[in-house]
Amino acid sequence: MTERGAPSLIDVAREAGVSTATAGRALGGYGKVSQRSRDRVADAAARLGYRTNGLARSMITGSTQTLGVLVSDVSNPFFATALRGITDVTQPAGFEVLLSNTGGDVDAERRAMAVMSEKRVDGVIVAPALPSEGAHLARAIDVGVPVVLLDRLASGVPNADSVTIDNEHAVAEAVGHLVELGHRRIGVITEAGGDLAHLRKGNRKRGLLPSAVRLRGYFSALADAGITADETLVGAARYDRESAYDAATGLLDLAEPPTALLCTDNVLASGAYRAAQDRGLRMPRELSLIGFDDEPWTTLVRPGLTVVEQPTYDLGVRAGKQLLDRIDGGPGRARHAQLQAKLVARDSTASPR
Amino acid sequence: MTERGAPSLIDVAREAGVSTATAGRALGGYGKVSQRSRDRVADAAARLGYRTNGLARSMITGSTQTLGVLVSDVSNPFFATALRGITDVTQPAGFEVLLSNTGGDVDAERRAMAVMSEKRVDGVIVAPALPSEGAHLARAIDVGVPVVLLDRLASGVPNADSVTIDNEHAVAEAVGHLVELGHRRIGVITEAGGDLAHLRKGNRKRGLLPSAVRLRGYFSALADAGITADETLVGAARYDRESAYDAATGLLDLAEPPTALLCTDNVLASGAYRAAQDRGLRMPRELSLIGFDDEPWTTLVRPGLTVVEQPTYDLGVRAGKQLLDRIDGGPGRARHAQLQAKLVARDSTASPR
DNA sequence: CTGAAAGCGCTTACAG
DNA sequence: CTGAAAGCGCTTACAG
Repeated sequence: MTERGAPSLIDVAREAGVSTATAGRALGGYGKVSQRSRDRVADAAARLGYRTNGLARSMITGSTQTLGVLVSDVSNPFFATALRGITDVTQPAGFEVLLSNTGGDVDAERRAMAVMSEKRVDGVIVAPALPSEGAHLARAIDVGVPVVLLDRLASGVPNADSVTIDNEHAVAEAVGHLVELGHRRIGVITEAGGDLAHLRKGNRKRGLLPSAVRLRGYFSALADAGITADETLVGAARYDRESAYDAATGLLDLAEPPTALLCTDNVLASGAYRAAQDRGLRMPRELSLIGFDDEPWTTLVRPGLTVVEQPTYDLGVRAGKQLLDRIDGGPGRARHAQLQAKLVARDSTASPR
Repeated sequence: MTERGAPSLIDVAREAGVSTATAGRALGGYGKVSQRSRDRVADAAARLGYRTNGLARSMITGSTQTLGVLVSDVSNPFFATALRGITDVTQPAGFEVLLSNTGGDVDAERRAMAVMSEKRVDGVIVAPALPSEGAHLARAIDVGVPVVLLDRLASGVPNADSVTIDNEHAVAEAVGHLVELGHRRIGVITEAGGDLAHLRKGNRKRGLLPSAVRLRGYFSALADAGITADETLVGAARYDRESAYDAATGLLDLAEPPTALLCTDNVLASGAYRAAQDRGLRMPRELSLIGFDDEPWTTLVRPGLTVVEQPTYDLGVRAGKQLLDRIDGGPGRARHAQLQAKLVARDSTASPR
């Protein structure tokens, strides 16, 4: 804004010699207008350099043609790619995206939701920072703002649609691949180390971060293969490369080190990969390694990294579509879509020697 | 929206037993209100679940507290990182970001600008798709929407601020590094091959894409080193890995191949790196390679890639700050900031054997 | 097809 | 400090 006296519809109407109602109809493409009026109004608008005030329009129509997207970090390739999927499907439908970076902080997420709500977005796609905290999301739905959960579920939000990856299955495939190759001592590098105790008892799928779901999947996949899980082989790391490096090193230092390592995320994978290299371990002969997500570097390193490829872009596309559907379909039974990840075997995995 | 009868300020005022003016002042934090009124209004608002209608507020105040950001591709790590820089500095200042993906298409960019303008954003940060087309940006500035150019300039937009990288200097450093090591036949992989003829004559810095500026920088750096440029060593590629792979292969197939290769972008660098690997060339002994941008993979591959590191995150931060300054400073002489890139020498460069 | 009038939900002088 | 009234710039019944 800040523009000093931008021409309004009243100005255009006066210039065209019609009523504001007619001018509005001609410019907005609604209602009936004669060709003659339409032309005169169009001319007048062009002459004056008229731009519709979307604020005023939205206030009346009840639609802003804007969607909120809340993620923890846009610069993370995962979210950046999903975001691209979202905009690719919503922009052609006439929606713009209002982006908010929560930094993984629930309070920031709460504030962002409030802002989105005040700005009257038509719907929101959110990757909840903390699956256990869903009250603010439920509230949004209550006041009529459709919510689609992306990548992870949240508890206490029964009416939110969701689009997630079948992480349990994804990890099962990865572990299955290693078992088939003959591995029995399979380690895991995870950022859900803190949920370990929690996982042992509960079986709540709702309200778990992907990392925790993957860790649980790791245990059940081992069980399915008849392998007794050894918690010594769980390398807990924070979400950064250095920490993963240390966790991997720790496992490799074991008296009986694992012959294979599963990383539940690509940031962790890069740390583990580096740790293996620095130790002079030859992959896959001396160590098999599996990562998550098919990023460029995984094909550039030697050996190329075997990965579980998530359909990240598609995740965004599906979430966008689901939100659009919900926006014009109105409230109703929540829909939950689960996309399948795919194992891409490359040269970092082989039979143990 | 869509919410059926959300409570308005009138409802809150009635519930609190005050006028809408007082209710508005209490909730909006402007004007004078007695503590007593403030409390009653706050209670009433909480009871009713009142949410301010930002649309109505913005219409009056003339500010939406929203910034537009237009880039060609959010999923590109470069833009994703810059975007994070933008939100990190503008969100704390109370601004939200309206994101638009132009796909590098000027028409899409024009449409996006129009939408941003109708939505009355307080300002716009844009990485112009085509530096030669700036009319729509100039128009936005004319109607009072501050514009900050990101990463590249555009012609015909004299009043836009800009934050860019000093690409000329960045390339000069890279070439200088190679020359110092003793290289004389230095090839370049570029996506600005089409601008070659254009570059030979003109010297317009304005309105050139970074890739073209870098290519020009390559030529002038060679000249500075007293090396006669050999256009045979210019490998033109499209903006994808495969094309860069082919371009690099073409140069390496030359009767007199280059001993060093400069890639003006990291996507191109990954293609060239792969090409060198596939040819069995040992880096840096048989070929020196330099990339752009310091992405994770550059330290994961062996040898680690020597790169020109752009301050991408900072680019976003600076652009965000500049826009905020402009928004509360009002129009004035355009400011142009140029950030310096830095050469990070790793193991992919050495003296030619 | 057209227009006069009401109204969306706020904030802002203005007067008290 | 408080309130009645005007007004931001549109769209929407309603009547013609």
